[in-house]
Amino acid sequence: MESRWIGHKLGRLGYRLTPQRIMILAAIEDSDNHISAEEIYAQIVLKYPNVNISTVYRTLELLERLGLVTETDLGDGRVRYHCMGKGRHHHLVCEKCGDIIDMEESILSSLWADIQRKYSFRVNMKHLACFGLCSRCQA
Amino acid sequence: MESRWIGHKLGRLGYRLTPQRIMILAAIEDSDNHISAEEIYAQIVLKYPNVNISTVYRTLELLERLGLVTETDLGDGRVRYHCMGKGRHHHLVCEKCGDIIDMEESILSSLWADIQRKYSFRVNMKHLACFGLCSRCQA
DNA sequence: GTGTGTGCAAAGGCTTTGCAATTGC
DNA sequence: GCAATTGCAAAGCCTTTGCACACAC
Repeated sequence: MESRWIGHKLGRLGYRLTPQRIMILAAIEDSDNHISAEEIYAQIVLKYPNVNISTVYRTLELLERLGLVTETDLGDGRVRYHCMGKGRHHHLVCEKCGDIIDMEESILSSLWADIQRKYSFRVNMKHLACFGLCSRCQA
Repeated sequence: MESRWIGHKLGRLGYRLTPQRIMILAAIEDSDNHISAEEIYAQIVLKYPNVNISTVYRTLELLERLGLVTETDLGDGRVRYHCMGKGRHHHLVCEKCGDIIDMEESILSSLWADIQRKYSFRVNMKHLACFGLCSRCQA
């Protein structure tokens, strides 16, 4: 399991594997790859009513700093997270129905190359969300 | 002047041209094309200490709804605005030195076409910010 | 004159922080 | 045992809202 993997990584780096952290990791992995701090919290409180949301935020900050998880802005006013283990992928967000479609990293590579060529800028996007209309909503 | 133009547009649509709105429009246009609500506010208070930041937010919401201004997230925790009048353009944001480089719309068109082809999704991005390293910081 | 737009003050969401108590290693 | 983590409570930041007054048309 992924959580085992991240858990080991945390341990190897000298961070403690507390129950809270384990549950937070599990929540991120079980999610659809884009989960907010409050959603993680809501999920954990059910089983462990003592957790505090500040612990969730602190853990997310740690995981982000370690590169195990990345931040995402899907257009609502909150940050969302997904774990790096599953490989990079990006999102198409339908502005009408709210549907979220996964998009492969590969489709972006020629854009990154164009930008490097034209602006000498090396893009390093951990996550990209493109807004627009999904096929159904283009009617 | 652009402000004249947006002003007329507001008037034609039946919205009032108050001094506050005029100053807010001017601030957006005089800016480097990415300005936050608080920056607009700070700029206006100097000349007109009575404005309230809620007016700034309300005006920005109106302008956005009318499509005269677009919202942007440049990665800090606040929304930024720029006027549509000057044509769409996008940004490259250097994660190291914070430099912001303008990027033309045209460079993106082949990506939008690829996405349409592969996912039947019609991208409609008013603004895109790509994070990475500028030429100087790639050392 | 009339109803749109404003200032003010207060609340609202999400996130961060200080501190004492806890707990993994 | 000791430092890394946590819970709690409070604050902080950006943004929104309710309401009575003001002013653009």
